[in-house]
Amino acid sequence: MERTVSEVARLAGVSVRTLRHYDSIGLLPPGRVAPNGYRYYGRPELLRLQRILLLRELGVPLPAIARILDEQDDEVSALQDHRAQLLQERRRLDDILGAVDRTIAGLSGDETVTDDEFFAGLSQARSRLRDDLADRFGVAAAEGFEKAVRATDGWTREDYERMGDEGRRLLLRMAAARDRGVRPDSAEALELTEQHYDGVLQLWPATPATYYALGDLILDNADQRSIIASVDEELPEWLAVAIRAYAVQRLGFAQNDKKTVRRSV
Amino acid sequence: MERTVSEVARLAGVSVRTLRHYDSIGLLPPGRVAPNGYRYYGRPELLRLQRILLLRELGVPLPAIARILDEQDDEVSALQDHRAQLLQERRRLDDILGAVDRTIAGLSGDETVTDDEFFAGLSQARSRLRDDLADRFGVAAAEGFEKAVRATDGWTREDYERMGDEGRRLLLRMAAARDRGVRPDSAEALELTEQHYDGVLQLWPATPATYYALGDLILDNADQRSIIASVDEELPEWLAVAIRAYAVQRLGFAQNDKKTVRRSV
DNA sequence: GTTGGACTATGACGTTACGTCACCCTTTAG
DNA sequence: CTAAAGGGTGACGTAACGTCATAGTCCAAC
Repeated sequence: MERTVSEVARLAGVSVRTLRHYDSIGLLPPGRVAPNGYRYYGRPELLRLQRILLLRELGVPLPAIARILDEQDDEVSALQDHRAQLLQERRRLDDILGAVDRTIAGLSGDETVTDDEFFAGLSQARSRLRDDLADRFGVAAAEGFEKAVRATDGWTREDYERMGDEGRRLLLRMAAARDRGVRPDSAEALELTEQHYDGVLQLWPATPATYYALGDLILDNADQRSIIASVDEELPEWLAVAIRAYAVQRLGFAQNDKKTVRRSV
Repeated sequence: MERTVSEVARLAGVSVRTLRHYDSIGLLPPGRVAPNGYRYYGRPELLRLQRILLLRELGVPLPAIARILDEQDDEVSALQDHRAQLLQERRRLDDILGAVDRTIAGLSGDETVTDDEFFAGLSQARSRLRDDLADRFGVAAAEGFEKAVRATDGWTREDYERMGDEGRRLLLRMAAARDRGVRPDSAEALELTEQHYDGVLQLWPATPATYYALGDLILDNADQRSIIASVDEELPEWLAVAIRAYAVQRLGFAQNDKKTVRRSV
C-alpha cells in the first residue's frame, strides 16, 4: 500500500515538488523514508493530504492548515476567520475596481461629459466656491481666490485631472491614517495636513485665520464635502479637526482671533 | 528645488526604501546622484512618482507601470486589461467564498438540514439512483449497488461529507483540465477518469459495459448531473465523453457491445 | 554484467514589492 | 570636535512552490 512520490502526486493531482515542499515545512512528512532517502506514503498520509488540499483550495495558507490539522484548532472558527479575510480582500478589490473605472472614464474622455461641459461644470463649481468664500471671509478673500485661479488659465483638462488624482492620493493617505486610529491633532496628522495646506496655498492665498475657517467650509460646502466624503465617509470631520489643529499649532492661529474672522463675514 | 530621499518620501507618503527600490529596478532613477552617492530628485521625478503611485494604488504591477510610462503603452487600454484581471480575481474570490461557506455549513451541522433529514435525503437520492440503475442495467446491477452501499452502513455524516469533498476535488481538477482545453479522450483526461472509475468501483461493481453506460446516466439523471454541473456548467458533457473513452480505451469495452447493455434494460 | 531510461534526492535561484536589520560613511548642529 | 541625523550598500525574509542543475538509485533489457 506504500506509494512513491510520483504515484501520490498523480493520485492527488499535485506536483512532486509540492510534496517535497510539504515535507520540508513539516506539513506532510512521508510515512516512511527508506535508507536511500526515498519517500514512501501510506494511507494515513493520503488522507491527510486530502484534507490539506481541501483547505488549500479554500485559500487557507499552509501554516494555518498545519495549525488546524495538528493543534486541533477548531476547523469551523478557523474557516470563519478565513472567510472574514476573504471578504475584506474582496472589498479591497471592489474599491480598486471602482478607482480603475473612474480613472479609465477620466482618461478616455468620459463620453457622458464633454470637455465643454467639464469646463462649464468646473466654472460653476468655482463660482459656488467663490460665493461661499465671499460669504465667509469677505470679498477680498474671494478676489484672492479668483486671482490664483487665473494662474490655471492655460491648464488642459488632463492637468486638472492629474491634480485631482494628486489630491485624492493625499485624501486616501489621510483616510488610511484615520483608519489606523491616528488622531487628527497628532504629529502624523499634522504632517499630512501640511501637504493639504501647501496644496491650498497654490490656489488660494490663505491666512492662518482663513485656513482655520476652511475647517468649517469643507463641512458645509456641498461640493467640497462630497469630494472628500467620496474617498472616505467619515473623512470630512477628521480633516476639519486636522485643519483647525494645524492652523493653531503650526500657523500660530489663536482661538481668540476666531471672532475676527467671523466678523469679517 | 532638489529634494533628498527622505523629503521625497515624506511628500509622497512612501518609505525611503521604496524610493531605493524604484531606483534599483530602474522605475524611478533620481534626477541627479551626487559624487557621495546621495540621490537628489527634481520636479520631473516628483511628477513621475505621482503617476507611479497613482497606478500602484490601482493595483498595477511595477513592471507594467514602467511599460506604461516609458514605452508609451496606451494607458487606457493597459488599464482596461488590468481591469479584466481584477474582475477575474474577484470571480475567483467569489468562488472561494462560496466554497468556504458551503464547507462551513457542512462542518457546523447545517442548521437548515438536520442529520435525520440529511440521511433521509441521502436515502431518497440513493433509491432514485437505484431505480435508474435498474431501468438501465437491470435488477442485478441495482442489487450490486445496494450491496456496495451496505458497506457504508457505519458511516457518519462527516464521512460522507469528507468523501463528497474528495469527489468534488476530482471534479475540480477535471474542470480545470477542460478549461485548459484538454480533450476528454486525451491521455491526461484518461488519467483523471481512472480515478473516477476507481471511486465508482468502491460503490458499485461496474463492468466495462456499465461504466460506459454511466456516461449517459450522468447526463440524464438529475441528481448526478446537478452534482457535476455545480462544479462546472459544462463538465457533465466532458465527463460523459471521458467516461466512454475510458471504458473503450482502458477497459477494452467494444462499441459493438453497446447493444448488449441497452438490451439488458 | 552492464547499459540505459525512468525515478529520486538535494540544493539553489526566481517570483512581488518592499520591511528590516547590519554596518559604514557624510553632513550638520552644538 | 563630537554626536546625532541622515545617506549609502548589501543581504535576508516573505508564500508557495516552478524550474533547473547535478547526482545517486532502480529496474528491465541485452
